[in-house]
Amino acid sequence: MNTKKSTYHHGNLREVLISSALEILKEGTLQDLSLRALARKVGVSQTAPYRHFEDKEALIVVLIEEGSYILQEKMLAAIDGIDDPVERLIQLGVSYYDFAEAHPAHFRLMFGGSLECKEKYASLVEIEQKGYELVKFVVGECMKLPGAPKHSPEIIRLSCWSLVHGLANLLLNDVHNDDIPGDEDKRAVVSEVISLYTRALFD
Amino acid sequence: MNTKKSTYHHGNLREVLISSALEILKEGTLQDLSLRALARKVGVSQTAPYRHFEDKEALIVVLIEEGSYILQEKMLAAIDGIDDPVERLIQLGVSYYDFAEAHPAHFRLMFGGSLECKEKYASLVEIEQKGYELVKFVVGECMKLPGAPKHSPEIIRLSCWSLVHGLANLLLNDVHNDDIPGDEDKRAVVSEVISLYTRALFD
DNA sequence: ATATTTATATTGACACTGTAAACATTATTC
DNA sequence: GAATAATGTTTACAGTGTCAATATAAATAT
Repeated sequence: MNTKKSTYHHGNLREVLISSALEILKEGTLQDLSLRALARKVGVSQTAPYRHFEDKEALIVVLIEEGSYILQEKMLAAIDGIDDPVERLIQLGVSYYDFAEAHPAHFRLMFGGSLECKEKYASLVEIEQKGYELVKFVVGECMKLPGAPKHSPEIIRLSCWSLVHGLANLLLNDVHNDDIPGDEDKRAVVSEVISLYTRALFD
Repeated sequence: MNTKKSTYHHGNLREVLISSALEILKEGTLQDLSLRALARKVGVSQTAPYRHFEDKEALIVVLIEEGSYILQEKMLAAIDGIDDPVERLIQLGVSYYDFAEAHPAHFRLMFGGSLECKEKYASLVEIEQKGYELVKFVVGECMKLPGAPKHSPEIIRLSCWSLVHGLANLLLNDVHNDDIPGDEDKRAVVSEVISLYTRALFD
């Protein structure tokens, strides 16, 4: 009776579940992610995931936290060493798109309304607010410039965010028309659009 | 044996299914829409919907078509009678947001990646392309102005679309932070942001 | 008007899902 | 080493999408 494999305890299940879930989400929607299929894929019984996540939503919350963290890292890295405020804002925007392109599954979870009510999760509210502090700082520095627009910082921040957020959504969800560039041109287009708008604002 | 209610045939099932599905989607995500619950709500057996829709996705496709049509009507109505090209572009953008606010369930279906691959459905591709013709015309007229930016029309169109699309997404999905206005202020903020950016571009 | 065809609805079934409860095994701690 | 906690499995239930077979009513042909 001891012929059972020596790994009754998986040892690493939580992490493997997270990364496997992500693999599934990379190639499909939330609808395609089932805890049971996930368990099967990982080679574990169908209720084993419940020792690590209270329910399916809890797993998604963790993925969103992970994504928020990665986004912040990317934004921080992108503006590191840039002194010109406007150029810094542009690169901040481009890094937002870069994140969405490099981590589409995370991005969709974070902003695709996967959660019914994100506000229920204090951890998410907190981490997203923290990320937005960066936007506040970078835009704030631009607002000190002589050519800055005569609008409230709130409005300007929302404008900048909307632009890059809209770009990311249009280029990553399956919206296709003549104006949506092919994959290899997307980043250049994003860069051009963000530069165009940002400089139009601050010059 | 003839005590059965006289409406074995519902008579109007297709339309009722569509509108009831919409009601469900208004207050939840796609995950909350089940054909069986829908059938129950309408008072019909669980497989009756299959006489009208090949499968669940087919129902969603119809809702997307419906949404695309409403959006186009709204955009057309919004620019009717406006002669100034820039003002016309601004109102076109605002109407896009107005649509998203008035029909959030439609909007999420249309742009929330509910479909895995929209391209499979020729009707969707066609209707969306037709709507975009309007954008082409309105932006095109602006590009004839002396102050127009020295970028390709494709880039300018994508810029405008991204801005309003991003605004709609941020204000309608549950993203909340200090800069997201309350419901009663949203439309004014949208209008201000779109005016700001559009005028920055063309003056 | 009756018979036949077609459209529409139902019942029953299957494989899948989320998840709760009871139980088993291993790791950790005293 | 024994008690406890952590992690895993089995079993079970209600809900889901959707297929096949069947029933009913409406439309059409005769």
